Amino acid sequence: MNKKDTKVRPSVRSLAKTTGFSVATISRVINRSETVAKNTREQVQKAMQEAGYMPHPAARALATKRTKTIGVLVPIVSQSIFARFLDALEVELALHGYSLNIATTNFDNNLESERGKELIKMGAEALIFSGANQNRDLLNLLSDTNTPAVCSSIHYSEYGLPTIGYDNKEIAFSALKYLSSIGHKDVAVIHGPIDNNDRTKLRILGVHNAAETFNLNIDFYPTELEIKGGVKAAKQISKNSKKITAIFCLSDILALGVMFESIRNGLRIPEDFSLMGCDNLDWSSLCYPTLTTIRLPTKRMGQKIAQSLISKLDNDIDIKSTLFKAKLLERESTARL
Amino acid sequence: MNKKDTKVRPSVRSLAKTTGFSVATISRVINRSETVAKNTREQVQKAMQEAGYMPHPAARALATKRTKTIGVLVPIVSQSIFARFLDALEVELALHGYSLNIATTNFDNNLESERGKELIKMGAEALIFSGANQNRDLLNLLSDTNTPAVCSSIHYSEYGLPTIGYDNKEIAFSALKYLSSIGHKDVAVIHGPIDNNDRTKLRILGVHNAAETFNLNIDFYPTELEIKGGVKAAKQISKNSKKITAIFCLSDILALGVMFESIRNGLRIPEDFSLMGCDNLDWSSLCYPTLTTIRLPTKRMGQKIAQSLISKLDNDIDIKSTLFKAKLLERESTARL
DNA sequence: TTATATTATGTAACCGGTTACATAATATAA
DNA sequence: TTATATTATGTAACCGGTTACATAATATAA
Repeated sequence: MNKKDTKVRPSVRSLAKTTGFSVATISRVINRSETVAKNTREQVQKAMQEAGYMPHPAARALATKRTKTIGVLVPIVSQSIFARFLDALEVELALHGYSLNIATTNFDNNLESERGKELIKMGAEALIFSGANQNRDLLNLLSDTNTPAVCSSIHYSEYGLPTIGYDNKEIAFSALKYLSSIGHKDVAVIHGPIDNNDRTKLRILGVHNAAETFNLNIDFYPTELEIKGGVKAAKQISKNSKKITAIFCLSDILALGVMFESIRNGLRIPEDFSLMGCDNLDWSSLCYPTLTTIRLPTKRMGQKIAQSLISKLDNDIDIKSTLFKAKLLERESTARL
Repeated sequence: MNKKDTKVRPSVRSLAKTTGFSVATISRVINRSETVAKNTREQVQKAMQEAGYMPHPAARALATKRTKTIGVLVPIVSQSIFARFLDALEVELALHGYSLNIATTNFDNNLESERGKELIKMGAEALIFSGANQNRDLLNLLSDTNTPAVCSSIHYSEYGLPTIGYDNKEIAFSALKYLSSIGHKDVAVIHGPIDNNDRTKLRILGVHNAAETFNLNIDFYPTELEIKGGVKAAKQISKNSKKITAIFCLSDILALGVMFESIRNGLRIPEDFSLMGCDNLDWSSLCYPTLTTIRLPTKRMGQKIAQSLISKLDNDIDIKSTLFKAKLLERESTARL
């Protein structure tokens, strides 16, 4: 239907005919087999060059049972934290001759199942998830089809799939520990939706733990995981009469909303309240005031995930769950009370 | 190497054996052919269900010469404007059963060629570019392999490939026309690298045109296309003694940098200078002051590109270049002089 | 010089789908 | 009732690679 075959696409057989060698020899040249005479190799390469030969990917995939494609499922591409992750993945996979198939799930578990299934149907040899709460049927599909998978941005020692990421509970805990250490007791915590988002759930758990340990008063402000959500939450906080000395946003983008809203209202950070985020997005060291936040090694995580999956696929080396350490970056937006 | 075949993967032949029908009938059921008896269809579907059958993508691709995969080349994923575009593409393609293969080019033409070639090698049936200045060899490859392609974010009536995007020259022109109309004569223009970026080049051309038409004094500040670049440029501008009443950033992210730097230095926008961006990123209606900018219909463009390519691949309908209108959004960051 | 090892190459089956063409069974028309 | 059209299904070739196994040619050892 689509490709008008004015020229017939060159194949191993047509090359065999023009060079006088067999298809096996052509294939050996393609795959850089050692056992081809130099002279033969050169003739074949010349013929391939002239014909503009390109191995047919589907034929090769069918014969070798390899597609060299890895699927990744993210809630949405256009949110810095995921985009940054995708960039890291793509670069690392490309380095090893793998290509990246992306599907978005819009933070919806059922959609994750559906799109994950499609990725496998399209030939993905392995899958990368955001978080670790896959539907049962998706997990079954993975084991039925023997498809390796990794959960990113999260870390469990026990989970059906390997997890390569951070300790989200600890991250939130450490943030509040820090705020407590500089004298804050009354903290507003702004966070995105909890549904289908185990990372947020864990961070909130960390908040609860810290509240207990350090004797803090926490008010939770759930909102959309967007800058707009941060703005809205900031409005609500200022409407509430309850006194608060610090705001901790479970994601930097929420903090950006808080910043914008505060500047608009003439509030000063950290004079009027301390503000802290999590993620260390690229603007967070550039805004005014620079944002105290927690750096997540997204790039290294992406590289590690790509490498693990490639080792698994190419050399059947089992994937080890890995915990990456996050780092608190103290900047201008927080101050001792 | 990778998949342990403890269970053999079910195939049309194994299903043929278990159901007693022929492979042709199995295939007809898979492809929802009309000419299968209801009873037969049900038996086969039941068998497929039980076996957990999934058509082998490579085998199917080899037989039909369709991979249902489209490749897209963007400079970088983690920059809002590209990420937004990818989201739109992905959603639209998924709707039609296509999947999206992403490769990044880091604003490098040669890398674009290389990665584009790889995408085709991996089976992409069509390619989507950012901008319209592909290397000769890539264009040759496209025509040799009869691969449809579209250039995005740009519009030319004459170009080897169809272009679906905006009139970047007009966009910049209209921005300065607006600034001129509210009394500004001395304008700093901040922009990212010109190399390999025809969209930026065109915008700068629009700036020149406007300067001439409206008799403006323009100072150009080239910088990195990042928030940091905006910060740096803002520093340079303030260091320069030359008076300026407005700053026009060719991309919103540069304007964000300018904003941060201005707030830091106690400058007020638009009292001290007017600030204008281009892109209408999601924070630009939320920041303080809200940013006057130009809205690019990235989402609609992405949808249109996806649809055009699908029509081409599925029904051989030629792709028409399309011009999308941008819209100037007047907000708080600009004021009459 | 003859037997054996090594190197280079070829033959043909296979991967798992799709589909043109053939054919049997049934429905409809004459 | 017989001829023809329609419906349902099957056979086998094909898509374009890879690779186990066979074999011919040459190098090395005895």
